[in-house]
Parts: sequence; structure tokens; C-alpha cells
Amino acid sequence: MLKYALLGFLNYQSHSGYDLKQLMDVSTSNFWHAKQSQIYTTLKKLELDGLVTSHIQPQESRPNRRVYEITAVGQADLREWLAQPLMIIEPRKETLLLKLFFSAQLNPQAILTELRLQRNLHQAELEKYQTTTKDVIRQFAASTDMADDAQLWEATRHFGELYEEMYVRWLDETIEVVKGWEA
Amino acid sequence: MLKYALLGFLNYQSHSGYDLKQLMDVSTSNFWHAKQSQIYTTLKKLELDGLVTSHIQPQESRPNRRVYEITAVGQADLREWLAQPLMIIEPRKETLLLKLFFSAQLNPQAILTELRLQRNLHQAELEKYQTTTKDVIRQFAASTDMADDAQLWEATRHFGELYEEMYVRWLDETIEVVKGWEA
DNA sequence: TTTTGATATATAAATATTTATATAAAGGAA
DNA sequence: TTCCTTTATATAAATATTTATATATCAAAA
Repeated sequence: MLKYALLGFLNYQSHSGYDLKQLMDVSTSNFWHAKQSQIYTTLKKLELDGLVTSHIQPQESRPNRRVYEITAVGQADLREWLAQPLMIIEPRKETLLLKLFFSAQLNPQAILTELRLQRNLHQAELEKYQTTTKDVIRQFAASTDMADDAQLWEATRHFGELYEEMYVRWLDETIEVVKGWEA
Repeated sequence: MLKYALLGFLNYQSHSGYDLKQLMDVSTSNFWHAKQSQIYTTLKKLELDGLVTSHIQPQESRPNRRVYEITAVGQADLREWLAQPLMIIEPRKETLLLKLFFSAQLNPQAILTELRLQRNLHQAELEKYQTTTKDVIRQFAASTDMADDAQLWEATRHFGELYEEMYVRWLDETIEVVKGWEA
């Protein structure tokens, strides 16, 4: 699936592997992330498959960049993927819930420590969506003529905000449940 | 991480690979799932590492079962994992958001079709949490003396319910945004 | 002056996960 | 009687992802 994230960005304009890593970190990392090594190896595979081409771009005071460009085949592949509606709910993996599910044998204090720690993390994440992330998208929207794109990016940001709101609320409720055990 | 899901179940009682697959499908699949092949290979690896042992249980009218039992080493490993608080927010992967992020070039009708399809799926999933899943946990809680365990299982179910509520609300809002483009 | 951080690419090795296939027997449905 | 479903385990092959390491340069900070 990283394949389509990379093709999606390259469909706007050409980028190096380094660019793509930065872009993902500030935009899609909310719902799709990748390590540097995976991005580089996936780009290589996409080139082998003819979905992108690359050329070396020399630089003076920096290491040379390998810049990737999407091909017509790559564009067709991306369009086909986008046009095919997703027919299933993608299964999630939530380590915290897995731990909690088996935590009854733990002492309640240990559970509370973990839940409160997570509450702080998710509260901070929520505020990030409401401030930094929101500003980044506002700036993009104002500086480009991509109004529709910006509205969809805002929709994905809003998902992050609602998700973290829900997460904090659930943590608060769950903390109360475990606190009840001490009485 | 599947390792700890398996150890967690085996810590309650011994099970075959087949049992564990069934158990996960009706309980943790909400936040942790695995294919049959991964469960069997992971059990094999856990046995090699001395965290579980296994023996063949002959059956008359069914194929023999290989039943796994957790060892003292396995219990210690599980306890240590549970006791170590999770210090990060685990990154999510949401294919629908990835598609949506790059979907501005698609025609709005195609986007709406996908969002409405997902809305139906998530609405059905929400109702499942509110009925079937809730009943399953209620029965477990009533039939066993594991009141604390059942409360934590209920907490993970409730997460699923809140999550799907949030998801449906977000889909409704996003559908309205895209509908606005047609005017 | 030495170290740190940012820019940049690349690959090896390990781990995790999915997809596909094979085998086998019982019981019920068509 | 033939087909389908459930019970049960196992492994090969492919794909996806993470962890770790190597290399190189410039600029700014300590």
C-alpha cells in the first residue's frame, strides 16, 4: 500500500526518496507511515515495475539527489486503485487494547499508570491536530489552487482530531472503571 | 506482538492453534487479529523458545489436536510485557484515509459511492458492538468468577463502539463536504 | 576545534504478515 | 451419492515492515 502513497505524491510532482519521507511525516503519518528504508526499497521496486523513472540531480553543497517521476503506467495504476471502492473495514491493531485485555492479573496501580500516561500522550496529540496540523493545511490551501485537495486533507486531519477526542474520553472512562477496584 | 496475544490466552488455560484462532476471532479481532498460518508458525516458534510446550491430544471422530500449555518462562515473559507501560502512541494505518487524501482528481460521485459504502459497513459494525459483542461479554462475566477481566474486556468492546460511532459521524460530515462540490 | 544536525542514498538482516496450498475425516444437506 | 461445512494441522512462498548500519558533505553550535 506504501506503493500508492508514493505514487500519490509523485502524481503531484517529482520527488526524491528523502522528500517523500519528509512529506509523509508531515501529512499522511496520521494514517500511513513508513521508515526511510522501506521508502527507498519500494521506490526501487516501482522503477523495476515501470511505474516510475528516476534520474540523478547533481547538487553543489549537498549530496546528489535521485529524483523520481511517475510514468503513464504509474498514473494508470494509481487511478485504478483510487477508483476501486474499498469494500471492507480494514482491521486495526491497537497494542494498548491488547495489553489491557490481559491486564486483570496486574495490580490496578500499574494499569492506572499506563492509562494516565496514554491519556497525556493522546491529549497532546489531540492538541497537535487542533493547532499545528490545522495551520499546515490552512497554509497549503491558501497558497495553492487545490481547493478540493485541501478539503480532503482537512477531512483526514479532522478524522485525527475526532479520533483523539474519542480516545481521551475512553481513557477517562476506563480510568474511572479501574479506580473503582481500589475501593 | 501476536506472541503476547497467544501467551495471554494460554495463561488462562491450554488451547490448540485452532482454539486460539477461534478465540481471537470472537474477542480480540477488534484490536488484534491474525491468520491461521501465522498463529501456527508463531506457536511453533514459542515452543522452540521454551515459552510454551505442546502435546498431541487424540480424538475419535475428529483430527488429533496439538494442545499448547504456557511454561513458567512464558508466564514471566507475559507478565513483564504487561507490566512495562506503553510509552508511545502506536501509529495507525487507515487505507480509506490514504485513498481519500489522494482522491481529489477522482470525480465526486466516485468518492461519494465509496464513502457511503463505508458508512454502511461502519454502521453495521457499530450495531454489532452494541448487540452481539456486548452479549458475549455479558455471558462470560456472568458465567465466570473473573469480574475484573470481564470489566477490561467490556472496556475494549466499548472502545470499538465509540470508535465506530466516531467513524460514522466523520463519514457523514465528509459526505456533506464532497456533496458541496457538486453545487 | 570538535561535535551535532540536516541533507542525502543504500543495503543487509531480521521480523511480521498474507496468500496459497495440502491433507484428512465426519456429518449433514442437496 | 455427491457436495459442502466444520474440525484440525502444517508448510511454502511472497510481501511488508522494522532495525541496524554505512557513507558523505556542509553549516552551525558548543
